[in-house]
Amino acid sequence: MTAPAPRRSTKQREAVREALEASDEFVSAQALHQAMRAEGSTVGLATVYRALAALAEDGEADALQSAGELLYRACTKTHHHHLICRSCGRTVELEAAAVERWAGQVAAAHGFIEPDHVVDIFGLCAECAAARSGSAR
Amino acid sequence: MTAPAPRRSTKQREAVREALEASDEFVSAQALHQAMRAEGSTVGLATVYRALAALAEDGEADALQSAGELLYRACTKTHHHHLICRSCGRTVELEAAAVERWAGQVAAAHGFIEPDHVVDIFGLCAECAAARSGSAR
DNA sequence: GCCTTAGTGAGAACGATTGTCAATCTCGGC
DNA sequence: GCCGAGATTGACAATCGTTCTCACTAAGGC
Repeated sequence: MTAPAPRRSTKQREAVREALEASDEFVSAQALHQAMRAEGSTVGLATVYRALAALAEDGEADALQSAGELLYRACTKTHHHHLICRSCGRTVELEAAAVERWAGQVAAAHGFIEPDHVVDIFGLCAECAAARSGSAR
Repeated sequence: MTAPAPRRSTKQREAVREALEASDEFVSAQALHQAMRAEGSTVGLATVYRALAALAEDGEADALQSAGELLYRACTKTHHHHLICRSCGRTVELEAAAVERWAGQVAAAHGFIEPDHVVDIFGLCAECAAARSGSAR
């Protein structure tokens, strides 16, 4: 496990990382690919998928599934959760030691080991809420 | 909103509900369809998808995405979370008022409204843990 | 500079899900 | 109980995101 996974640094992978970091929201592989193409890059879609998977594996990006799509975002490497606007995608990183503890305790109480957890909060950010009540209903 | 959604009760929908309740783990639509076929039912795959979507919408089933698949499970209608064995799929329903509160507070603190959240814990249940350390490497 | 081999790009392949449409069945009225 | 309108069904095609394949390119060690 944790194989030595030789990983060469290539222009494409760098480009993907940059493109990802340029966005502060979760983006799909497809969207990222389109954006990169639009900027003149010639990367292939498959490469974007591979690069994103590699980044996620290395802990340099967080992945989440939404509406059947895989979304990625460049995140801090420390463990955290997300508060995501379901309208504009704006994302806030959250620390939640209390929730970590709770998850560990609950898992242990039921005899589960190696607990892992998914904790994400979706909502409507202040701006989107205002925009909606403006053009209401 | 919450349209009166006329919903007729049909044999197929009942059958899907029963098949779903017969399993206490999360199952994919495909697996459920296969199981029903194996039991002699003639339901179509599309019908299973539609029935599951309807059940989920009515709050009679919980849906979660895992490994790119949509999984369903018959659950209590009250809001709850899950503790899921990543090996055998055994599922425990959890109540977590504290987490609900936390989610609401965090969302509000960042100006988000209509908070919704995804909180699931994955782990290895006692039996699977034992089985693994038994056949351990 | 040369060689080995991981990485790349284009497109095909794949698998889960959704749409289409004629046939069927439910439900409310008679 | 019978009828008709319209929701639901089942088989299949279509769609869409993701992964695979394979010939080619280029990174990194010598």
